[in-house]
Amino acid sequence: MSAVRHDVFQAIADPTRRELLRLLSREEMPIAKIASHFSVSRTAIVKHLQILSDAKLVIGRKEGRERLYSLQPEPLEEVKQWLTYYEQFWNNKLTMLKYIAENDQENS
Amino acid sequence: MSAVRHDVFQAIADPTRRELLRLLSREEMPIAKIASHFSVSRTAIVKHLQILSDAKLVIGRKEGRERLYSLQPEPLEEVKQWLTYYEQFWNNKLTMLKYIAENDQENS
DNA sequence: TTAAAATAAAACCAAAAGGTGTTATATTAA
DNA sequence: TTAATATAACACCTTTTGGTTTTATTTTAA
Repeated sequence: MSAVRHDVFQAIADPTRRELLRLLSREEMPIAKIASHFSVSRTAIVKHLQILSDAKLVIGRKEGRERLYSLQPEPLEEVKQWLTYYEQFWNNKLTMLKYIAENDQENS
Repeated sequence: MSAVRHDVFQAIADPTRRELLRLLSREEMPIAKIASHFSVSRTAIVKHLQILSDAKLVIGRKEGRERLYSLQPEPLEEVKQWLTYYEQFWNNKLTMLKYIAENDQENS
């Protein structure tokens, strides 16, 4: 399940994984505590954590017999950047840009 | 493949589908022309278009014997909104907000 | 030093994803 | 009115995904 180099878009595609990110954004947590928030098995949660970890969205550190996971939000910037291209299409920003461009031409 | 109500996060998870969105953002196109930009089969492209259509990210209209697809970017706003929650965690914006909040308290 | 706690590792499974090729069906240009 | 074009509809296949249960292994508290 995890020799595939998971990317951030795929990582956030699953609703359970998005919930995991939310949960871990609030505090660092051991696996048992994390799993207690979900209805699926602990093993399933571990697999989701591995996928998120592959995508560098969470990081786990071992402390005693526990493994504590926490959020690493940086890779989400890739998604944000990807979105910026499309922002011009909603809210008529494209129209605005065209307007500006046209006015520039008229003034030169 | 498409009685599953695809959501936008899942729709944008696949790189081919992200390429499709880019392509259709530039101009409305019939399936044949769309497929000519990709190495996978035309049938595969049609399936991707159906998934994107399920997520309301593209819309197809029939004109004669062609079906023309174009981008509908609005559902991407859901992704953008989802991201706003996490923006506070990179660039230390959380720290900034805390700072502001603390200062407000001191001044009251 | 041993039982309990916490995780890790393994084996397995059904369904979905992503792909293929083939066969209709509708539309248009000769 | 028929051949070519464009898509739609099927049937099929392999790999990945998301899940399960069972069996180690490691760590700690008694």
